[in-house]
This record gives sequence, C-alpha cells and structure tokens, in this order.
Amino acid sequence: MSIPPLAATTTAAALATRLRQDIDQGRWQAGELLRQEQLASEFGVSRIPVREALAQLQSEGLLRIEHYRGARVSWPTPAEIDEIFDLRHLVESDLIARALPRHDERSCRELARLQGQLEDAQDRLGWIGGDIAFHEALYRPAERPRSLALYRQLRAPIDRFSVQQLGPEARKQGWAEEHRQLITAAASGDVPAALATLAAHLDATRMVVLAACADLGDG
Amino acid sequence: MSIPPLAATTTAAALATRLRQDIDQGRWQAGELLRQEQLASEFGVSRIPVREALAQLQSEGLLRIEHYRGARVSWPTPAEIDEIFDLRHLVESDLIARALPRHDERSCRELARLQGQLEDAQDRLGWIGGDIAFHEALYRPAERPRSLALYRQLRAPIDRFSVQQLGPEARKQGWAEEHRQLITAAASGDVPAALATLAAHLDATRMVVLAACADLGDG
DNA sequence: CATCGTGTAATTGTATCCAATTATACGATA
DNA sequence: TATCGTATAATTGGATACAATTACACGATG
Repeated sequence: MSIPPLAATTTAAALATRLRQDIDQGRWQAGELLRQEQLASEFGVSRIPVREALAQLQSEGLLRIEHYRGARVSWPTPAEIDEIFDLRHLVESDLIARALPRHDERSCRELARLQGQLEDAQDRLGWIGGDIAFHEALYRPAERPRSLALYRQLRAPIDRFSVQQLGPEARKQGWAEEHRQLITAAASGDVPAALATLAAHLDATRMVVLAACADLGDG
Repeated sequence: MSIPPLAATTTAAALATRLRQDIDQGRWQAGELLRQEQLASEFGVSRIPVREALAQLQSEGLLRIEHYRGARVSWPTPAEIDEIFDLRHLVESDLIARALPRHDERSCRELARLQGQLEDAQDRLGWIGGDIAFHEALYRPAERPRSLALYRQLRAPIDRFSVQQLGPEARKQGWAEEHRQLITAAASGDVPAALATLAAHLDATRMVVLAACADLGDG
C-alpha cells in the first residue's frame, strides 16, 4: 500500500494531468484550439495555471502553442509515428537488456501482479495506465532514470491512438501473451528472448497505432 | 543567408534563451536558488514571463522547481552523465547512419563551412553553438525531426560543463580532426567510418565532461 | 460577384495585486 | 547552551486587470 503523496502539488500540474487525459480521450480534434478562458472557467481557476499547464503539455509534445493564436493539439504524422517507434525500439531494448539481469523473484511477482491488474482494467484509460505501469516495472531495475523518462516521453504523444482506437478487447490476447513472455524472460534472465518479444510487441503496437492514426485522421 | 525570424517571439521565450546561456556560463552554483523577483527586475519585466521561462527550463531538465521554495539549477551526477552519453550514442548513431547516404556535395560544403566558422569562434558560447550547429547539419539529412530534437534535449543539461571547462583550445586538435573525419565520411558515404569516429568523438567528450563535472563539483 | 480595407470583438501576453507557504530571527525553556 | 515555539519577513502560487495582437464581420470598390 502506497502512502498518499501529501497532496503537495500545484494546480497547474493537476490541470496538466487532467488535460493530458482529455487529449488521450480525444476531446479535441486535430488542429482544434484550446481556449484558455474556457478551460479556466471550466476548472474554476484563472488563466495563469491554465497557461502553465498548456506550456507543460507543449514541452511534452502533446500540443503546440502559436503566438497570440492559441494552443492546438499536435497530430503526429505516420512518419513521426514510425520515428517514435524506432526510437522506442532503441531505448527500450537498451533498458530491457540492462534490467533483465537485475530482476529477482520479488520484481517478477510484481510484474505478474501488474499484469493481472492490467487484464482486469475496466476502462481504456485504466488499461493504458496499466500498460505503462507494467513496462516501467519491467525497465525500472535497469536504474536508468533518464532513459525511463525518455520512454515515458516517447509514449505520450501516441498513447491517445491506443486509448481511442483499442477497446480492452482488441488484440488483448496477443498483447497479454507477449507480456507473459516478457515476465518469463525476466524470471530466467533470457535477454535475447526478451529483446525478440519486445521487438514483436513494439511492431504489433506500431501497426495498431498507425491504423488508428489513419482512422482518426479520416473521421 | 537566413531570413531573420520576424522577431515574433514571446518575452518568456527570450528570457528562457538568456537564462539558458547564464546557466551554461555557470552563473549559479549547484543548488542555488533563482529568485523570480530578482530576475524580473534585472530584465525589466514582471514575474509572470519569468515563471514561464523557469517552467520551460525545468521541462528541459536544466533546473528543478520546488513548490513554494524556488528553482535551483540541476546538477547531473556522473551516473546521469554516463547515461546521457549512452543515449546520445544510441540516437546519434542512428541519425548519422540514416543521414550519411543522403549527404551530397552541397551539404558537405555546408559542413565544411560550419567547421571553419566553428574553428574561428572567439568565445566559449560561440564555440558550443558552432558545435551544435555542425552536428545538426550532419544529422539533418536523415529527416528525423523527433530524433534531432532528442539530440538537442540530451545535450542541453551537459553542455554547461563543456562551456565552463573547455576553452577554445582544450582538445581542439583532436576534436577538429574528428569533425573533419566526419565530413570525409559524409562525402564518401562511409557509414562504418562515421560510426567509429562518432563513437570516439562521444567517448572523448564524455571524459572531458565527467572531468569538468568533478572539478566544478569540488570548487 | 470577388477582393480589399476598416472597425469591432475575441483572445492571448503581461503587469499588478493578493493569498498561501516557507524561511528566518528571536525569545522562552529545559 | 541547545532546542523548541512563535512572530515576522521573504518568496512563491494564483487572481484580477490591462495592453498587444489576431480573427471576424461588414461595407466599399473594382
């Protein structure tokens, strides 16, 4: 059981978290403008923390702020999505190779627990959050904080496609199977197997995300 | 000749650029606090754009903002520096391998021009800026905007050590020689040679930065 | 009818002001 | 004397108010 985080956070950060979810859930279309005043009144705050939240999301690559015009959600092109998955392949392969030798029985139990929790997730946001948690637990023993942050940063702009396109059912079998193979590889320290599974996992996800991107671009 | 950017920028962005330089030049010590009011009066603006600039620099990893306490410049540990250079190796190797086949006579002339400009640089900031420009021109033909942005992001938190430690003389020979080898490899499309030179270039820089980190940590 | 000014409304960027929190000085107490 | 508690100052976070810029409606003109 985790200790509650003493609530010492800023409203701008809370807003950023909320807006991140809204973007993932497709609240705004491709180039639609996010109005500061509207968001401020919606959440009962002034525009100052709204602006700081928008700046934060811009630094995460989720939207782009144009001078005196407004903030519009960014829409990765298929080429950018490809590039992001190539980068994820580079970074996550490095992470998993470093993490695997350092996994132990306890960390593998944790992985299994997270996977169970993931398969029980009810809504799409919980499901994507569970997937993130699983992979972070998989990579954490590498003790590479910068790479882990980079992993998060690379996922951020494309998770919306998974959230919006995939229900908890789509590709659930293949994806759960790959996760279980990763747990097995972690338990036995089989780096080549983990690398192969990870590559397959990423390639499959890439195809789904590209398809979702095309669909949402049309609609 | 590049067209001047129509000056359409915000004061927060201008402040961020200036503060970035100040951090690179060692204006603040390891955990020293940046005072908003002081910066605001120094630049003749209110605290609002100062805060936005600080938030921007935090997102770049140059400083960390603590709630109701203030912003202090972040100080990478040797382990973090190692990790950053490992990531640079991954990303820049990928970039150079993709860029090399797409270099032509014109782009190589541009590389040579930038290298000449770099060797003429007078102050340390101009020198580091020239190094950044050279590597960006080297990687740009890859047409991988995300990777290029990542390259910038990885350099940002460690360039200060190069700026503060290295004069234009330190390791100038070896470093200029490596740059010329990279130009030759680009002209001939010799990917293995470029990868080897890049690896050596990065490793040499890593050593210098780690030494500078240790020195500045002591003083 | 299309196109170009012009003026007004809407929106963002910044300054000023207030509230919330933290740091510091100073005295009480063991 | 060292430590704790309290009052005050210093600082940040946020709200309100104003200035700068852009978007839009509307009419004039070819």
